[in-house]
Amino acid sequence: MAFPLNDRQLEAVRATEGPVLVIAGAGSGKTRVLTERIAHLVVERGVRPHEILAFTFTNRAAREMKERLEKNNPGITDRLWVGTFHATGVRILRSEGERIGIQRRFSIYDADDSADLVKEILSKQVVMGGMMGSPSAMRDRISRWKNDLMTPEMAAEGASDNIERKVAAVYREYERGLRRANALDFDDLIAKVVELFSVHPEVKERYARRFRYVLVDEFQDTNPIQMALIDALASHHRNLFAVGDDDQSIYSWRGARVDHILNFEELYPGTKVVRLEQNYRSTQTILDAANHVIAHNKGRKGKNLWTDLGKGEKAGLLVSMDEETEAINVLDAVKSLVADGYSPREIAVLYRTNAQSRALEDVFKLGSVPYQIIGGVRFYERMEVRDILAYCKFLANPADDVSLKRIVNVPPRGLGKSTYESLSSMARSNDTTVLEALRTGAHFLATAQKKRVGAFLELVSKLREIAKDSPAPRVVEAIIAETGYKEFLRQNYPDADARIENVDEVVAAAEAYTQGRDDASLAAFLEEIALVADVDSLDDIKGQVTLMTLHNAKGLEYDCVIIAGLEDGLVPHYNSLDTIEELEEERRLFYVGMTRARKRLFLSYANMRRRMGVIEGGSPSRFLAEIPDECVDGAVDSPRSGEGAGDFDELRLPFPGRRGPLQRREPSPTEYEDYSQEEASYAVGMRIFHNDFGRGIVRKVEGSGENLRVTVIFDGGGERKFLAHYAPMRPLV
DNA sequence: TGGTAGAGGCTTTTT
DNA sequence: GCCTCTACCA
Repeated sequence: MAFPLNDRQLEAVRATEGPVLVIAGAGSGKTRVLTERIAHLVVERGVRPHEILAFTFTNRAAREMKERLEKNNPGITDRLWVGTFHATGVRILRSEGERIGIQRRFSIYDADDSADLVKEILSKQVVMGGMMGSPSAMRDRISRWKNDLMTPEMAAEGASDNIERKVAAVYREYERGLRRANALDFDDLIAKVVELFSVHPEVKERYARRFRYVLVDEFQDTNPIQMALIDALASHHRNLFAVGDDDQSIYSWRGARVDHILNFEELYPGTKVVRLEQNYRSTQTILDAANHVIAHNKGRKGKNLWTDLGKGEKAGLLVSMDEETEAINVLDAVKSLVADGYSPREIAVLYRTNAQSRALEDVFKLGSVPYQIIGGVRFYERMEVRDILAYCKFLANPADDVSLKRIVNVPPRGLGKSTYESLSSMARSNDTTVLEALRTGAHFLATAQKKRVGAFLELVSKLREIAKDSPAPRVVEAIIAETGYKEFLRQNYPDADARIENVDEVVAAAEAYTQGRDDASLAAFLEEIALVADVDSLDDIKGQVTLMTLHNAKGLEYDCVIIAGLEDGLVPHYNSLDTIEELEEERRLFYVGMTRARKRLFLSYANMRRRMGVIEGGSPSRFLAEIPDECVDGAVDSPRSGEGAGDFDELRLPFPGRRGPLQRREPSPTEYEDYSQEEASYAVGMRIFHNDFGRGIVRKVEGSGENLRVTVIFDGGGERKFLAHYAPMRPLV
């Protein structure tokens, strides 16, 4: 990729002074422009790296940008600030936060921690007066307020009804809870910097003077609070360089405003606008398909991508009966691509919702193609991992009541709900932390409880002693050992093996983090993992097919892309059918998915799909009809008309006859055999892996064919008998 | 207090 | 379909 920059790209790189807005179409080389510009600033203009600040959307993007810079200019990134808004916020708050009352060792609450805090608040409310939604829905509402720079007071004032007013009241309590626990949630990592800058203008001025050049990637997905931060940091020199694509704005649900792009020139008078429309990624056919789809959106600046990479092949169409068949067809398509010579690492399978990954994985794990799934139940969201990390957070910050609540009786040590409740309400009325209540208030309790509280406090002080001067991995090990956590897992979970592996993985993560760092402390490790996203750990070194959501695919590219589940209700999603704005965002999401592909694109839908346990009929995504016929190899079934009472039944029945002529075939007999052979061959003594129960050893084999019964003794304890044909089980090699 | 079983809610997307 | 919460019993 050592092509010279084109004229437009050069223009963007060299326009160093004043505000610049780059409208960068998909695949138009925007990352290259960003890195070349930074290099240009340092090498040609003599700017010192620490005077440059660049915001990226993911840590992965930050890492890649640094790597590309280092390649041509070793050492350049040492003092450069490149990171996500959140990481940059933390960096500033660690050194300046105390000015606005944030202690240095604050905890960072992730979405689950925040929801736990909301839950805790709700449980203390006497009467909540009915339907206000789940704790996490409320947390989302609060988050949107925060991202719109709304305080609890403003939220209460602007509330449109009683329910909103009550949620606003919860918001107020939530903020108090965070402060009491010396914790910040994700949004605070940015919001508190904005607050700091407004309370202490001199601090803002210091940073604004320091950063002579501010660069922002994925500008279309910034929200008001991020915009406030950008604006503050660029306020002195006004050398703001924003790169984005209004057609790829897919985060409005997180408060992002495309207006930031559309109104940029008003916000920053004198802006130079550069448009990058030459695409260096995809074939003309893929671009034509994508261009036609996105052209249906009204609210856009409008652009037309072109390429000189040639026409390429038509997009493949996979039509399947249901989601299981779809998964088989997707795996089939992957296999044929591999047979054509594409590396698995150059193939991605994209879908709208994480829930769709299950059906795909069920098939992929029996297939012979290596794969990785990004997202879904994330590693750091697993129960056992969260337990261990809650111990860590609590040790690093004893005021952290949410974490304390999580661990106080895990593993069970006789400090159940009623004991905890009485201690926490004591803490509440005395306005102290729960730990303080444990220390001072235990004399109210019965003797047995007093003893148990004492034992817990002893455990805590022992662990804190260790945490004081040991590196993070040693602390994690001590937590696991001293609490007897693995034993607890073994006794309570049939899949203890997998869970123990996860727990060990936390130690490994701490170990990996510690390598080559000065600060190996628990607090530093916690900060690191609080900010990692799933895409950040995306592994493209091993040759694996990647499965992930369309959102996660933003900013990535692959030779081959398969988009699964292209049905109305999924793309566009049911919940986004109400307004034009929502519908257009769904279209952009589809557009983002299509434009990830360099050479081959497959579009897939199923006629039926299980949703929350119920089988539902679906029709092909309305967006498919927006793709010109000559771009697709095959014909999309026309969406079902709603007329006629009989339609209803048809939706629910697998009518083999109504599959169109270009329907993807069922797997051929040989392929299927190949597929089932793996599950058919079990022998006594063989090691197996079961989805729910983990590893085990085969003790007995009876019957044959579909009636093949396999008895397994699991490593995690327990013996079970399965019908091999149906059980989610496979032999381990 | 803790274990179990059944009910109910949930899934859009994430730093 | 799966996970979490709640109610009830040991």
